[in-house]
Amino acid sequence: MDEQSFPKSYNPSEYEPKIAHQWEERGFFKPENGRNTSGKKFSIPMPPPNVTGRLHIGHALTAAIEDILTRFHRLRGDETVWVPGTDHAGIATQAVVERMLLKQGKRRHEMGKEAFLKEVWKWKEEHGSTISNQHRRLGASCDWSRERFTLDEPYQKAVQAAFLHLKRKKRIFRGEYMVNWCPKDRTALSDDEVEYKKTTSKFYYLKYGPVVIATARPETKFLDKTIVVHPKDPRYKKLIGKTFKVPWLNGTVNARVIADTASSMETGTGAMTLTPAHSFVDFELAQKYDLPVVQIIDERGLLTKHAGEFAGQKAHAAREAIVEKLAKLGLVEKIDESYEHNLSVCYRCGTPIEPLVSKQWFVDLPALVKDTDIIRAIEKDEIRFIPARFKKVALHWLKNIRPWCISRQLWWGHPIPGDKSGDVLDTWFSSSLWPFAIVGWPNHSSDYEKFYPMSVLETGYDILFFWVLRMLVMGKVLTGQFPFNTVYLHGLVRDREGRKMSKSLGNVVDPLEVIERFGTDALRLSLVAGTAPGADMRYSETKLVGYRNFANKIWNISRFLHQSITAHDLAHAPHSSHHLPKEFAPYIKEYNELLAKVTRNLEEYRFSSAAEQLYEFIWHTFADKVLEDSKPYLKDNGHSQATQEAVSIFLLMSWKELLILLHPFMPFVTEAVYDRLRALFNAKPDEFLIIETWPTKQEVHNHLLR
RNA sequence: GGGCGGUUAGCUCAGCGGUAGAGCGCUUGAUUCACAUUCAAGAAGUCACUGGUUCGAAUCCAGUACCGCCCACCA
Repeated sequence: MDEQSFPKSYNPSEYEPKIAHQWEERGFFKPENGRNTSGKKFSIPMPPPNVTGRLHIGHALTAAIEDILTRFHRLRGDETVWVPGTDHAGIATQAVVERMLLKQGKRRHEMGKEAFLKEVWKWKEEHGSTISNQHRRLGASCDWSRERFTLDEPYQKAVQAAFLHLKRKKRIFRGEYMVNWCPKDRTALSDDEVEYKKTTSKFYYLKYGPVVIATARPETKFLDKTIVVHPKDPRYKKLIGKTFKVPWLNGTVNARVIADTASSMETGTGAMTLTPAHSFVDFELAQKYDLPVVQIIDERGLLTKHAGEFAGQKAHAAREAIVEKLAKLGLVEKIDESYEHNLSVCYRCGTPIEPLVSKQWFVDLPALVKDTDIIRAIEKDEIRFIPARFKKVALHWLKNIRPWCISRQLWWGHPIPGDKSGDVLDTWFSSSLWPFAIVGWPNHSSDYEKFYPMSVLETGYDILFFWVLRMLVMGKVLTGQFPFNTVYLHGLVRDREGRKMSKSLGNVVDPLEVIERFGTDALRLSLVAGTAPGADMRYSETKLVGYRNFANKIWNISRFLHQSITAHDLAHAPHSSHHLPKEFAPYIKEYNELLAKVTRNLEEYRFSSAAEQLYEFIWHTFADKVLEDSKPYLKDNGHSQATQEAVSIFLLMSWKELLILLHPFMPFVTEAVYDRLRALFNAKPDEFLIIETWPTKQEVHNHLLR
């Protein structure tokens, strides 16, 4: 046998890069070059990864699903485009570059903004192509000629236009409010960028004049002078409205007792003092009662002059010293050592959040939610979520939304139009414009006219709030249309023990290493098969081995056909069809059922079912039964040439169709064997599987059935 | 505190109203003839628990128990 031209086993890395290159070079990913026979369009935006990052296994899952959709629609003759790109990722990128520079002994603030940004751009130019090339390796058939970056020039214009439009409509405003502040990144954050970490800490019960108050943060309490109790609390009723001289941290303060239902009778001692500048609830009450808001902790997390002898110290670090002073003053009643609460931390760096009052820009999301009527649209399923349970999650977020703080005290990002502070916009503000900005908005370009709104938005459920819902709102308000009406949310890929992958745990899997060992197709199938939409999955090498073997099976089925069948012309099929032995008839029926099932499952986003059905049929029906049954006819043992020919043609036609069906899932091995069987398939040099035609009902086999 | 998901064969998971499924593992056997990254045959589960609806329930409803996630909350 010709071992050299058709080796016994499939070695993915020998073919994959070459095939990926050919596809792209020939322009198969561009909608302009498609068959475009169906009269339909299919467009999908790629969730832009951080420009300076590396792909992780989650990106591989995203790419796999989106590529399956893209290839499926392309094969069906839809005018198909998958638009790729990268995100400048403000905080993350700035932090990476800052760390890199620090190793060289350079500090951002010493360098100055201009020099620093130059370094970031340099870094971006050096690393920006990594992501794209990794996507190519994953077989992503996105249109690279349309690749976008959230800080490229047209995108900047889109961001400016969006900002100005919303500002004109009074849906963006500026004001001094309590915001979440990360003292390490030294920037404001939105509510969604705060995470909660279950923590056990000390809970201090402090004597404050006529009451005892409980707090976890005594270091914020220097200027407290308002006691709040519940109006119906019998313990404190008689105190309401009275004033007291209270011995406190920096001498005696005049404290007043007010009543408000915001104070709960059950929590702590039922009495609390207000710290207007460093607590969301207290700030609101301070506004309600027109109380002064004085900053105790500054933007660097240091105590201000109001802390007296503690001024200049790190607030958190000074806590024990402050408590010691309180104790000396005889003001500490008791300390509960096992107080469990949720500490709010920065989602990027894990630093405890410091709530403080700051002048920032906000998007009036509550108003936009009303303007766009998005709640009704989701309730009526005009926007559909897969899986459906995310509908409820989305509605809950939209119904409880607060204004979105969009200004960031960073250097790397979109400048805020007309703002002289030098602040930039939240990365998520720019990415909320993604599905229309990447097709040319605010211009009504041909891509915008043709591909907007997009067909579907696919991403991980972890950025439903950050990205998906904000895109929906922004799209509707800026373009008049929701940017997509189907949202497919996939789950997280965890490690083999079910833990979340993270750098600190050291359990991050590099998809490129997996590809080296098992091949891209095996990786893709292992992420898609045996999973449920929106459900987390575990990284499994067992699965990878299994699907690597499957790719080898595909290879060897092709190898068998290559060896067993000589030149037959598919065009002659109809003439020999009635010679096909009857025993193959059930397989044709089964195949037709498979075709219907796979097509429907892909239409309905059931990738796992489609993949498993193909796996099952190709391996255990086509290879194990059909090929085995065909062997006697292919050998020279008394069957007529017409019969042999009919069997051969049946096998070839079946195989070609199965390759097309499998192609969205395993693009490389299918294209590789298609190439190997070019002569048998009577395919011209410029014909590739990627642009073949998705089989329709029984087209190939009906004339073989009599 | 509110919401959601999971609990199915030794392991990892599909299925979600009609006689329990897959992959891996395990047992037995085969093999110069496409593939040992193979083939054939097989063992293996009161589908977490309790009640209910139904002719019929892993599948629907109510509840319980564990595991996990999201949201709210640093009084």
